[in-house]
Amino acid sequence: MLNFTPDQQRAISENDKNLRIIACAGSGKTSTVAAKITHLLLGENNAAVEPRNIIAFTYTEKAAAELRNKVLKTIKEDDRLKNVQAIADMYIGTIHGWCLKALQENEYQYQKFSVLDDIKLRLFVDKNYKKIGMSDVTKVSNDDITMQIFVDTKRFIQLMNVIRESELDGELPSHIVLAKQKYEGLLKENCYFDFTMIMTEAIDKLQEKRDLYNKIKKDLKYLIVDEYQDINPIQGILINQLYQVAKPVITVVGDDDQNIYQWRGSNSSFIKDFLHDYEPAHEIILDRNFRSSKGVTALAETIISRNDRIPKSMISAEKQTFSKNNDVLYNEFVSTVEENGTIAQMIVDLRGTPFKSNVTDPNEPERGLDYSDFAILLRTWSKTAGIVNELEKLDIPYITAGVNQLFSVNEVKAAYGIFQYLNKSISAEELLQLWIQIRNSNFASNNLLLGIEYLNSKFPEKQVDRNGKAIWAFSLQQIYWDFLEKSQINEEAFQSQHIAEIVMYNLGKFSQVINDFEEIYFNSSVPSYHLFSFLQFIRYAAADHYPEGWLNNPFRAPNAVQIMTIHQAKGLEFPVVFIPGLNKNYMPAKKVGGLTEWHFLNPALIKNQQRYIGSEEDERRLFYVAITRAQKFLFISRAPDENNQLYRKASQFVSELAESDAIVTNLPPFEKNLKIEASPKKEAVSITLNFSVLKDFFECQYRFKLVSMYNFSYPLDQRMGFGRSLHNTLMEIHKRSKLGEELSQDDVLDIANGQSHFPYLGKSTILEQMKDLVKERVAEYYKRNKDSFKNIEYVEQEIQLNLDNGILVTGKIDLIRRKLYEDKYETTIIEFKSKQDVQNQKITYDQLNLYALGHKELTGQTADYIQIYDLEYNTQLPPKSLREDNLEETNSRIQNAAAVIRSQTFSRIDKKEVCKDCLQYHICHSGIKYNS
DNA sequence: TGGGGGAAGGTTTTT
DNA sequence: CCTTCCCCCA
Repeated sequence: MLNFTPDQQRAISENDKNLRIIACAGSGKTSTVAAKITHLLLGENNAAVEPRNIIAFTYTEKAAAELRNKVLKTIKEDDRLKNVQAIADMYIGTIHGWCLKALQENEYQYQKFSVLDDIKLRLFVDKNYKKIGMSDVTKVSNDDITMQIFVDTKRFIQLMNVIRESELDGELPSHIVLAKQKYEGLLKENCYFDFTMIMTEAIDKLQEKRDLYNKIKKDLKYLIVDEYQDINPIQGILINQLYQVAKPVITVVGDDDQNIYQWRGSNSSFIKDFLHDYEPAHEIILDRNFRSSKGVTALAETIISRNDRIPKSMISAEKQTFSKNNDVLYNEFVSTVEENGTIAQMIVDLRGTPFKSNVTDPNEPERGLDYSDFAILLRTWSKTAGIVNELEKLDIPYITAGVNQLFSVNEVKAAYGIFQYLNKSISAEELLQLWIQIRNSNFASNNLLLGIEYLNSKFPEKQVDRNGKAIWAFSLQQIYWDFLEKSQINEEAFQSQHIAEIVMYNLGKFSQVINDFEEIYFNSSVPSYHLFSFLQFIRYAAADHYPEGWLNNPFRAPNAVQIMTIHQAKGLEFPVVFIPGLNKNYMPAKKVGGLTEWHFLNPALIKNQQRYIGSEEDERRLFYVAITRAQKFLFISRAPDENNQLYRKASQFVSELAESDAIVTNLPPFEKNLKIEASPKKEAVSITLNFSVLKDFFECQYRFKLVSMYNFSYPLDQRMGFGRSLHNTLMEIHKRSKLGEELSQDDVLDIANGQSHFPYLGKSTILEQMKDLVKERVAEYYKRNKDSFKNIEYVEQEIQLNLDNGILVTGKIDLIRRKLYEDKYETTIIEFKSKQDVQNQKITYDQLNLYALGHKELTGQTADYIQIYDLEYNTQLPPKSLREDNLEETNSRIQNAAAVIRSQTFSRIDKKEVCKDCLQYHICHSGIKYNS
């Protein structure tokens, strides 16, 4: 959107006072915020604003990527911004992401922490049921009843979240306080964060007024918070603290009508109170909707006006025409089969209808609507099966992102079978059959038999000595990889490339399932128990947790009808939207029964506890969000559900709809519609690559595919952590030296001690040996190099390369030194190499050339040398001088890489010298050839 | 028309 | 384990 309305222009250019922007659905919010950021970088109002002065928070990573891309695109295109440097210092991302980065960059002890996601946290809690305090929590109604392992794990985690993310109203009972202490203590002891702790630690560190505090105070001048209506109390505190520390100009953007995340305690009172909390502040309301026709906006207004809200009205900018009796319709059917069948037929009939996203733009060409222009929005996933049935009858392609069905596909059942076989719950013949029945495969039985023969040597009872003690690390991941290799299961073994990819994606996803489990349960017990716990994990936790693998392809947007929940659709728009199933108990959803965290925690102790429960207004907002996704066609419908007594009556929203004259009960006369050739919206998926992934690509395109698309996880190894420990130690030494600290030999050893972390070593006797090895290497490094520390210019510097066509390359440079030689400065980019970590493959000069490009973006200068420092022998390899044409060549190689990734055509290298070092050889045709 | 009792049914998801 | 529906009875 090149032309901004006067209101949008004010929102962009007014940066002298705190500002609340109320942005209606479809009001061009992201474009406006992006323009605001580039406007700041232009420095028109005040003296130069540097990227590091800006923090912009978004609610999700996806929203962050979208905003970042828009900003970077403008920077690329606007000549006045040509000289902006160090873009990577500007933060655009989630609050959690910022807190983690801020902690790790400024408070050295967090460098070795990692974040546990949902499933790993559950594993960790169950594994430590007693130690983590779960057994201390008792029911409010009866303190003899405690939380049960496995059964109450989710509730326990929810309870921990609630008490740490909300505002308390009174004292928590002592058993909960105790559990909280144990919980946080054990996580920290193991160098783990959960999502809440990232924020609470950042808040604590800000209060300590040390490094992080000083950094914020110095740098932060503009704070932008998107989706401010979804903020919860802990996030509110964090934002307020940043504000108190640095007194930045704060801009919040949001729409109280779109607060739909109440179960996290998010609360639109923050946006409502903003003008008072952040005085003096002014306000701009963006009420023009550039997305939808006036029929859609009128209907949405009718619905939402029943809510208690910030007064405003949304006005359609009429970028779509509205044809009453045709575009916005409500229909009732006698059965859900008929309802869903009609939806499928409507998709067929409407496909090819001419469409423009802006009818007033004479330059925009018309295109025919295609599958990806249709969205079916759901309140709950329970409706999916019926819809999918009808779509399949008419051969309509669709995607359902969010249905976790990984374990229902045959290839994953077969992969699971490997471990059932090891557990002796299925026979060899059954396992063989599981693999043979995989769609489209040409797996040779004799190869599979080789795989099974290999498994015969891996029965867990064979992996222990006479005393029942494990004789070697029993790695399920290793067994999995080896089985795939011996059985020659790889892409070449399929008749169709398309199916091969889907199957390999799913097998890759299963590899991640193993990885999630083994990261927490690595070597924790005897092999048979390890296997048993894994099978338990799959049955009780993993089975409905993982989506099918191919849905995760980040580089492709398929042309298919989108079936998704309303929550997922937030922020999106579609020419055609269906909202089926408008029944009582579905929308508004019925209150859910069952045991909750509130049976273990008195609701009166939590301020605004009602937010976690939700209300009729919350459901109405959800309906509002669903309606406002539509650009032109909106079809709402219902039918009594013959199979479910809860969904037989109409939703109360049906009668609310009827108050608007935009909506009509009618089936549209589609057959009269003019049709043109269907053609999906052309939007190049933006691609973010990091430097190490690119290096893979340069060595072998197919390896990139195996690593970055299929995501097979490499087997864990006890010694993992050595490279990272060493790396983190050097980082702290370099950073502190750069700040002018004189470190003694003892300090250096202390640092090494503090930064050493071997997550898979447990209480093994090797631990001390490994730590000593880190110390030894570091001491030697320090002795040999401390004189050059005065020349350090950047340590662990983050860089970003913003190439054309939405390609973003990110990375971190270990060390940059700058030294005066006679009258000229010489800059050297240094990367450290340590052989110990299995996953770290060799560093190449390709990679360093990439760093040189990043360095040029950072400083505007071309570095003089690139150099590799070998920590194994504590020697620097001879520096290589850098020429401008190295950079140009690297640049064009990245462009080429992006083109290949977009077209998804990866060629396999078939060369012994590359393949023999490849860690992915188990699942690669050439790899197997050269390695077995 | 009100309520007792039994049977059925059972969110949303990001970090 | 709790909510909602539905039927039956007063």
